[in-house]
Amino acid sequence: MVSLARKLIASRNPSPISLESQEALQPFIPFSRLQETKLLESHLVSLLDNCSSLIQIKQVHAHVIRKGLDQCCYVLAKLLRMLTKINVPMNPYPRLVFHQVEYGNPFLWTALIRGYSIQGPLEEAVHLYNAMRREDISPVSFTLTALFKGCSDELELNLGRQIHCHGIKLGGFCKDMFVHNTLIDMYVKCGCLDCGRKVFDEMYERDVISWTSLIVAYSKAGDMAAAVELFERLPVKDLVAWTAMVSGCARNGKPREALEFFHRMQSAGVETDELTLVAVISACAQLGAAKYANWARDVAEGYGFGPANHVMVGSALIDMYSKCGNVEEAYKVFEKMREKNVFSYSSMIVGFAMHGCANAALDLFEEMVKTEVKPNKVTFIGVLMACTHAGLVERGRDLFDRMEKHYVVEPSIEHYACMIDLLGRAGQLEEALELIKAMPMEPNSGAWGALLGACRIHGNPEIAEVAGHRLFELEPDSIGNYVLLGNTYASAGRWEDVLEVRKLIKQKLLRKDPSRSWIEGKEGVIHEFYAGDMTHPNSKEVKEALEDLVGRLKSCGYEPNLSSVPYDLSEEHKRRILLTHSEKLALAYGLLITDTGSAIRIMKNLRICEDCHSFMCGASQITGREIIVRDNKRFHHFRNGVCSCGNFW
DNA sequence: TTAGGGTTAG
Repeated sequence: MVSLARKLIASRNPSPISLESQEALQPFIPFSRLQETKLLESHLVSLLDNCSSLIQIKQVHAHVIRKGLDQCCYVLAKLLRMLTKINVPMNPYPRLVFHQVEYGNPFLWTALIRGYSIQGPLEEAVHLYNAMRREDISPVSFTLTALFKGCSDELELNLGRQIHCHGIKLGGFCKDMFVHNTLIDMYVKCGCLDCGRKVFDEMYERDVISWTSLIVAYSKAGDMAAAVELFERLPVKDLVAWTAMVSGCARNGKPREALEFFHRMQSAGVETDELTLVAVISACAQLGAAKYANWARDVAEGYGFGPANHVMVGSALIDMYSKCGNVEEAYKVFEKMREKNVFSYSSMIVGFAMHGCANAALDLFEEMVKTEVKPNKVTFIGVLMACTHAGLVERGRDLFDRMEKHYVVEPSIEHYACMIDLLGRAGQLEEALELIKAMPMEPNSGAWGALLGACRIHGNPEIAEVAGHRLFELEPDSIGNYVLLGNTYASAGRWEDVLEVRKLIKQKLLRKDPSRSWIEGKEGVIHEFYAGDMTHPNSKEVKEALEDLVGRLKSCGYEPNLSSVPYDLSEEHKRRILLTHSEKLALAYGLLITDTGSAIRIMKNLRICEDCHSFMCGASQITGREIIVRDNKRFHHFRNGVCSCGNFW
């Protein structure tokens, strides 16, 4: 038997049967039987609700047929929704269920439309929607939300807009909040924030979901001012809205503001959940200070969200401890976690890589691939970074080759940048240049920047010129590239070219980010030092401590590395400049204020120079102290005269 | 029966 529904879909011409005639065809059911049927329907729906596999659903379906309810849209729509939920393809089984019904109601149609919207193809969902309208079956709000969701997943802005224009009036949804909230989300996800805002502004009535959708959209677009403005106007702020602000600030590099929102949230008596804590921990990770790290962990545990049972909090803690310089604590958290996902493994691998523990990172990767957890693109960035920091070129090459073949992770532009970094830092500059040329995508500033950085390390002004000029086109206002090229010329003694680069910087009115280092003092107070800066209240003691240290180092054979000063100056002048590098000042201060047994933790905004690097090595030996320096890329652990980076940085 | 907040890299 060819069902009516199938004929309707196939036909371009509307069927002559109207809704009234469908009603007329319903058999008469006595009242008590009706009650009995309703009870049975509810029972079947709750049975379906508890299904988690196709076999179970088919068993219930067989039961539905036995009970003579094979035409009951209420039950069958639920059945279709459950099939969608467990991701059963709409063709053939769910589709067959739909076609076997003679007179589908809007909920049954919508369940199928929703299935296609989620699974694709979206065209099929739209085709069904049109067929439904041709049959004069009015869409319900759920029909439109399903279609908008499909459009936002597929980024089909125009289609979404068409459905918006026709559908809203057609179904009388002008005041429907569900429909409008989904619509805001659709416009925002399709990249049209202004359209989302327009929908919001014109809404008949708004709830906290409408506001939060837009707040999140602004924060994801990097416009925190607009997000804050909306948030402050939001009349009743709930847990999700507050969390959106905490995570929005953290995402946009405003960790202090994130913590302020969290404190306000607590004062307002709003509950806290795992997602809020993840945002708080991520803010503390950016602050990089032990004081905040320990505070964040105490807060999480105080709310009952310890890492053992909460995989998201655990993963965020791993990342935080790594970024705060404490990779041992990060690993302790990792070990405590009962459930580990790709975030936990990747954060730990990246953490090891940042700290120069290449073998630990690679061993953990091997352990990970033996589990059910599949590595993703970030995992591979972590292992490639580990190889880079340890100079493991062949291992990196092998992983890069295998990532697509064995692990089905397509190498992205970032992975190519990692490989260029790996080859470049290991001194294989020609190979790195060849790889840039062979990339299947247009090389971006990350790729060229990695090459330029490597040229600076290995003193290759010829390749640096190629990379530098490409970077000047891609990022004309980024001062770092000019400085790197200038320094490469300087290390080769090409002072005229250095002047040319400086002229360019002047013409463009670019300002160099001053080199600065900071150290966490007692009770979490941050002390900051700039290169050549003697304004710290204890600068006299700092200077004395530094001179004392230099004297002791010199007697052990330390000689300043004058090529670390990219200026054409006298040797004596270069020596003096080197002695006031901010990390050396921070180290001297650290020796004064920290306990003898503890590690000295220094943070720095730029890459550590060769001279400071060997200075730290020597200082760690003669003072017997562990010195941990976080530069703009990674961590250096100096112990007994050796750095964890093995001089690859 | 549909809608809002999330962690890893750069």
